[in-house]
Amino acid sequence: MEKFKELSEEAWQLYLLHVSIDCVVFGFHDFTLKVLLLKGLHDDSWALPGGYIGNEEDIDDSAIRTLKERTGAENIYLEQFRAFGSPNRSEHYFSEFPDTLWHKQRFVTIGYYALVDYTLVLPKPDSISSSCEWKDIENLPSLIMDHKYIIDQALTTLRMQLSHKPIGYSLLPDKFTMPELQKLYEIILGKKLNRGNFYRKMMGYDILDKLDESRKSGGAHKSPNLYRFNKEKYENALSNGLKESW
Amino acid sequence: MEKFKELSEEAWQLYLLHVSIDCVVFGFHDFTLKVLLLKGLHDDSWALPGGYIGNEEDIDDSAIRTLKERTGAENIYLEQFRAFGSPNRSEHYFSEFPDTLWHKQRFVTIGYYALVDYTLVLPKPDSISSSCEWKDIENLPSLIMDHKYIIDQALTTLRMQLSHKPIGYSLLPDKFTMPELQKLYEIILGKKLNRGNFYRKMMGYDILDKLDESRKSGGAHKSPNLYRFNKEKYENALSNGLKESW
DNA sequence: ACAAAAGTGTTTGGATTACACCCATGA
DNA sequence: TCATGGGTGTAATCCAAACACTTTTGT
Repeated sequence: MEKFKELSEEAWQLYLLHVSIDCVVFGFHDFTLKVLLLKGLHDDSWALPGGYIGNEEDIDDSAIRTLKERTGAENIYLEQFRAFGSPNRSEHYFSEFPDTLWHKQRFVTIGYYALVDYTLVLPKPDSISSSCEWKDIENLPSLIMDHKYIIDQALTTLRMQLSHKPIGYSLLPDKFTMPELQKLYEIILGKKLNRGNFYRKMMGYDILDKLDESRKSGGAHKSPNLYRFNKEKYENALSNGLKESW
Repeated sequence: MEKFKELSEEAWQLYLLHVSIDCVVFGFHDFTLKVLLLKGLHDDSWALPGGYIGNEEDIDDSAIRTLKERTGAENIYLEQFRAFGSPNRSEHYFSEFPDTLWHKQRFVTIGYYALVDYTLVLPKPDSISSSCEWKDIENLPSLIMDHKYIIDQALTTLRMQLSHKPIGYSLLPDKFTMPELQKLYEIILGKKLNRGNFYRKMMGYDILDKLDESRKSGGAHKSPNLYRFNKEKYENALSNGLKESW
């Protein structure tokens, strides 16, 4: 409570009133899609990492800034996807706070989704949160305000843009295996894909470099080959879209 | 100038500071795609119809409100597509006005695009504009601030969503001809389409009702048949997407 | 030997592309 | 009769889906 009031003072000076940003940070690990969430200091609800916009700051830069603070990572793939502006988005949420509290004002929030390499991120809570963790998209905890809705919208956008944006490139580590790539596509699209066809299709796009290494996994199996996106080819291919007709 | 100051007074009371909306209103007429623009009282630059958000108003409702004021039409197809938040979007534009002027504050604007039946719209200027007119998308006049950029972004979004949103349905009058429909698609996609294939594809979707009328055009040609979208079928078809693979 | 990974083959069906042809019709 | 619109035919091609078979390889 005191923490909020303390931050409120300077927020009124530093930031644009009525505009906030929220980031849906996607990561891929252990064959599941994850979202970075913050847990409040006082309650058990979770929230999206977000922030406010400096008086002279570009909104994209504001998103980049929070991303960097929360993940430690730079050059994160970031895409604005939607503004959320219901007048009662935060209703009840700050009811026990004074009306002069910054956070209690009405905010139109601009939603960004970010795609990060899970292995390069070190989650860090912000000053009003007790922890910052990856949460499985299939098993989200209870979220504040309309944050669940914002995540759903981000996921829908992600699905629609899978063939038009460098999504695989941004979510996977530098080196990855074909089964990992396929699982990522299956999770985003929400359905199983045929292995052989997926392999052929991906190779047909000519956007992957096959490496001379393989990953020693623990199991009693053949160790899978490692691949890497060929950045130039990938981006060139995406500029035309990986498919589509008309 | 006085007009601005007069409006400014009440704006500070009625609206959310720092958030505005701008609408890119598309219409289709004479085989060309058009955008509804407003001309300022004092200069020769044109602007998108837009407005501010009431203290207790939903952002979508704010867009609906301006649309209705500018076009007289209701139930307009509306889609939010992007927020624009560069800190210097309006730089220089209000430089000769006092700093307390509402319009001179920094605004993050939320872009909407609207699709209207050209024949049902009666353009009406707002209180700070001298006129409100349809302008050909291929031949836009000089625009204020970043409004040209906003239109370009709206058009890009429109193109991407052609197969997923009821775009033809919203842009054409109730009754239309096959060549009109094809031209609309060609303009949005920016390329020629094969006539026979287009005809078959459209009819194959089973979303058009063929009418027993034809349009008497002036020329020495066969008068084209009229068609109408079958609303139920169209929306049902779009919910699955008119194509796509994966 | 077993299980996962890699790579390829094949068949089927559908959709797209690109033409081309014929008919209708209004001035 | 000419230009446009309406409607269909067709062959080439490409792609996706589904399935199956083989080989490789780490334990």
